[in-house]
Amino acid sequence: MDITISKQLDKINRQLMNKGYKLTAQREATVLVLLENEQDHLSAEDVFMLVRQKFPEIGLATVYRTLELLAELNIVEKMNFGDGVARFDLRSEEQAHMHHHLICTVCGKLKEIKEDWLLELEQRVEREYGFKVTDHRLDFMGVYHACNGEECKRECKAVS
Amino acid sequence: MDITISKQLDKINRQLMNKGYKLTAQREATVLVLLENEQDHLSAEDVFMLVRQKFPEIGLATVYRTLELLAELNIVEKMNFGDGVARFDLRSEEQAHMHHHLICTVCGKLKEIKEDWLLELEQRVEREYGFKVTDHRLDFMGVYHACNGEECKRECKAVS
DNA sequence: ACAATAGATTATAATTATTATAAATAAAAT
DNA sequence: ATTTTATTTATAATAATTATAATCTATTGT
Repeated sequence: MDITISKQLDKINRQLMNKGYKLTAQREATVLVLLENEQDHLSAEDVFMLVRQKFPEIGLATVYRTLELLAELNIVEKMNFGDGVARFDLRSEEQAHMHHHLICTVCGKLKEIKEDWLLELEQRVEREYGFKVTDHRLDFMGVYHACNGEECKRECKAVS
Repeated sequence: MDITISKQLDKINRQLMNKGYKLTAQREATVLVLLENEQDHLSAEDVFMLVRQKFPEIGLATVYRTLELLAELNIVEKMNFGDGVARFDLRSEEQAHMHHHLICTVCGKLKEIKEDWLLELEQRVEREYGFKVTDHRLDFMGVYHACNGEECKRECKAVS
């Protein structure tokens, strides 16, 4: 197994232990799928299908419960792009909530911007509204200049 | 009926007509509910309940279809705060997509910021990523300094 | 080692939000 | 007045998610 993946797995294991949960075989398989697909934003169903390849007897509800658990512990981020399914993505090292999305309304492509552009605005929110920001979400809908709508897999149903 | 509401209704009527749709009694009742609750972010079910008070024989599917239609015509904005239900909000005059949300994770309160803070960032996205932004979404999760978790209606299930 | 307990999982059923279908209505066009 | 078209209603279907009960696993105390 990839050394960096095994390291990350270890860390997640410790995070679970700390909160009194164990890394069961099913949970490990699920986390592995997430680690191996860090770039994607998988739905619960997606995760289930992938996990089954390495753990065929796993149940769908277990995957749901595991994802929910990981979301609670802030290990994964649960997102919703308006197409009716929740999507899950590992919150990578330290940069807890520092990424934004570009969603192409023509081809449906989804890109992550792995920076935090909102620090200033968060200070402004705190100053002007007395609201302490702990997390945020920033998505841009639009079109790539170079979008060739050809490679459009699925109709992009996402709404703001 | 409130004069400004009737004006807005008129405008929406024209928008529908322009696209070849008619403002049926059911649609009018639905739009009225949205106008009268501009500050809220109602779910389809919420809208249905309110519409029934003035139009008891309306069907749920009609409300769904009407909301979908209004969303397509960009008259309402369809949103998703991660609690499993879509929410709808009138896009007020001209300021098409110029509002952001503060979501209190303690009391669940949801406030709108009716300004557009993202023009600069949108230019940056276009410059750096070749992506022409047509719409966006910006939500902040956090806590009000003055939050008295008491008036918390429903557990805030919203996730980023 | 062995029984008791608690935690986790499976299989399945239930729930919830939403969408599709077919029949009925209403409005508009000929 | 009759045909066409759009819309709505009532109902069924679907899809995502959550709850339930039974089973299994691991751990703890004896």
